[in-house]
Formats: sequence, C-alpha cells, structure tokens
Amino acid sequence: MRIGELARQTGCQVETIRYYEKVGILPRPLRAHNNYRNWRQADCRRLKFVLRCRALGFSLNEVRTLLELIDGGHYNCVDVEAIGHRHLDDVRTRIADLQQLESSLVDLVSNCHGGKTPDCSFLEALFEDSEQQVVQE
Amino acid sequence: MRIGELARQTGCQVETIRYYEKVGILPRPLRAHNNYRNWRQADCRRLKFVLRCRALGFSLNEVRTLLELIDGGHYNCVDVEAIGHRHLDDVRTRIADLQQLESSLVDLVSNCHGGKTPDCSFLEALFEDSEQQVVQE
DNA sequence: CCTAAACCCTGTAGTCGATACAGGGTCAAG
DNA sequence: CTTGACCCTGTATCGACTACAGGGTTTAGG
Repeated sequence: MRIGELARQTGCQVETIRYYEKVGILPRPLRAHNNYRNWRQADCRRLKFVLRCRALGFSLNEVRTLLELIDGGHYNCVDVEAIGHRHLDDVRTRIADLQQLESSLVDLVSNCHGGKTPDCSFLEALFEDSEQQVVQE
Repeated sequence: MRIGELARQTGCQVETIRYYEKVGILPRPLRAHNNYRNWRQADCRRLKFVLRCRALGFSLNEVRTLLELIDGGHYNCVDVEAIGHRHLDDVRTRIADLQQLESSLVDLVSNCHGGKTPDCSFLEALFEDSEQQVVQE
C-alpha cells in the first residue's frame, strides 16, 4: 500500500506518517523499485492505534512506551494500566487548572461594562500590584 | 535595575525576560557602560502584567494585542472585553474537550483488572477496528 | 592584590508534534 | 506528449520558552 492509501485508510496526513516513521513510531517500510514506501496492513493497524492514543491525549512518548510493551510481547496489564491511570490524573489536573482559570476570567470579564479608556477594570485588575496569585496554567 | 533584580521582583526567569525583549513584548532597555541592561520600574509593572496574562492562559499574541491597545492609549473597553470573552470561550472549549477525554479514559481504565498478557482490554480497545470516534484533543 | 563566585552578555540549538514548503522524480489518463 | 496526481528528501517554521557554549564584569572575602 502506498503512503496516500495509508493516509486515506487512517485519516492521517501523509507528512505525519513520514514523521512517525522518522521518529520510530512506525517501522521503516520496504521500498518499491521507484523508492516509494510499501506499507502493510499491520502498519495500518499500528497507525490507527497511535492515532487513537493521540486522540486520547497521550504524548508520543507515552505511545512509544505502549508500543514497546506490545512489541516486546511480555507486557503486563498492570504496566499498561499504570500508564493509563497516570495519564488520567494528568487530564484531571489540567481540567482543574483550566476551571480555576475560567473562574478568574469570569471575575475579570464580569467587571467589564463597556466603559471608555482609561476606566477599564479588566486591564486595571491585571495591572494591580497585588500579591494575589493566579493559578498557573 | 539589572536583569537579575527584575527577575527577582517578578518571579520571571532571566532568559524569559531576554526572550520577551527579543520578541517585542518588553521594550529595549537602556544599557549601562558594561552593556548590562538597565530596566525601569515601568518595565517591571509591564512584565508583571504580561505574566498575569500568561497565567490566565492568554497567548503571547493576545498579550501583544492588549499591550498595543494600552500603548496606543486610545483603547476601548469593548475591544478589551472582546479579547477576554473570546479567551474565556477558548478555555471553556478546552475544558469540555478534556472532560470528554476523561470519560473515554475512565471507560478504558475501568476495564483493566490487572490480568496478564495478552488479555489487556485496555490495549485491545485501542486496537479495535471500530469506527467509534474518540474526541479530538 | 588576588581569586572565586555570582552575575551579565550574545548567539545558537533543542523541546513537542507536527506542518509547510522547495525542488525534484514517477506514473497513469487523455 | 502533456497534464495532473502522486511520491521522494531535506529543511524551515510554529509557540513559548529553556539550555547551553563561550565569553566578559562585578563583588565579597582573604
């Protein structure tokens, strides 16, 4: 299968496939006489797996770890679960951070009543020399 | 004030200050005889403003826009409010996306019961050739 | 006066996960 | 025989920094 066909079957961009090959997420495929890559069905399956992991917010390094466990063949479900749980914790932390951020923004914007310069409470609040800490993103 | 002192007063890293100068977020300061940067109190205030915006998740480009409005002096509170609201919408979208992602992960992980290879339902679910779409991050 | 540590400078490269060319080669249809 | 779709390599770009390398300056202590 040529790269365009693999792209169609997976919904992945051609450049991204070449990128995944370069960084070792996908194996180097055989080449045809014209130097075109020749992908196999197993590569398609693997790529779909990668894309699903990415859609779930796993980093490429996490995906690499999962793939190594799979490729090694002697993975333990406990290891896999640990990666999943760690990632879930990450996601929950990010949600909590964003929610803090949201409420700070709501506070700021709610003070805004369309007045003219220089009475912008939004900017004034951001310029205040208070020690009040805003949550890090 | 030298760069280290500005870093201490703002909690910003020295390299980041030089970076902000390079990309035009901070003005080019005067230089002492030894070529050391000489920052003023107004720069400190400006940098604190920038850091607060960043902590609220504004991109550097959004910060740049806000600073241009301020520097121009003829900004309208409506413009500022619009930037704030647009950003708030962004944040809410990201929260919703992450929450979708969280529930997908919970589903995956909850099927995991510490079994041995090759009975890992977590990996199997990711390998499934279903058309079921996972939410994009 | 000397030395060591702390500070400052410029410039470049690296991070992550792609994306976007530039500049070429190949192939099938009309 | 040409057009357009496809493929190749290699490099540059994005955002927002961070981390050096390789140098100069200042400051405190002995």
